[in-house]
Amino acid sequence: MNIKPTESELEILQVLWQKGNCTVRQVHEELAKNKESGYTTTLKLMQIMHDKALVTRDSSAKTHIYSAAVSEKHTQKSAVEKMINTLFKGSAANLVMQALGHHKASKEELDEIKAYLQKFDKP
Amino acid sequence: MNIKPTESELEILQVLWQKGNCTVRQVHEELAKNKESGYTTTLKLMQIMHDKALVTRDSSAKTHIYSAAVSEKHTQKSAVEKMINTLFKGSAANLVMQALGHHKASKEELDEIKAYLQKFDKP
DNA sequence: TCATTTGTACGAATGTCTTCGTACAAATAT
DNA sequence: ATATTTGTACGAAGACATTCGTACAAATGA
Repeated sequence: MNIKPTESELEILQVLWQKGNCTVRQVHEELAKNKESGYTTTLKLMQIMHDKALVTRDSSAKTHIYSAAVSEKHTQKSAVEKMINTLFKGSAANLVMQALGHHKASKEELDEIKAYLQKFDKP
Repeated sequence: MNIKPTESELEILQVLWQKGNCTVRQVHEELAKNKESGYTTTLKLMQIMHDKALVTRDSSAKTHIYSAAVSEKHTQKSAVEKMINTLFKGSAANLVMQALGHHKASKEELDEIKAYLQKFDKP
């Protein structure tokens, strides 16, 4: 029950998460901003995602309306978990420090994180 | 110049990072603890990794000695960077909070992170 | 010496991802 | 009404990734 989206599927999910319900055309236009590819490619991918139950669709009208069937949070969680296990020896702290150390987090981001950490202090 | 290791390649790199120089046999034995697969499968993978320059090898003796050609840090960095961009809208803070919030980081881990954050305070 | 073990190389089968062409139905425009 | 546009479905090609069988060389052992 936990299908990992591929690279391309992730790009499509991004769009669906951001915009909500979409036609294939809308998703395709959005993707086209960043990369070249044919309309039928996007269509095919979304059909496959439907087979895999990564998206749902309303096919009552001629033009189908798609939406994400997996939540962004859930997908992030799975991906992070997997990465912690496969690349950071199971330590979330390792991942966090790698993320902070090399990604040049901004002052605001750091403050945000500190505030977040406070919550763990007083249980 | 930035080849992304596949899933299986990552498993092999793990072993090489942990143990340093290894024969195919050693790597295979290690992998065999966690999953079934033939010796020649591991061999083939490591040969492919050599073609891709993910590992180097000393083939002066009959039994070749392999070592990782990409560092663990560097590989982690690439993976984290990619994940931040594809799943967290470019925000390291988002990733960090996801990692802390759901992975049940221990008290020690949290302290470690706080200490780490201190370093950013006084530039 | 000759059989067995241990190693590398390589080809091929299989599966998955990505891409696109083509077919055809429905809606729209002329 | 008929030609064009807009949509879905589907097949198939090309690129990798993964797996293993087989061939053959070198070392080891009986």
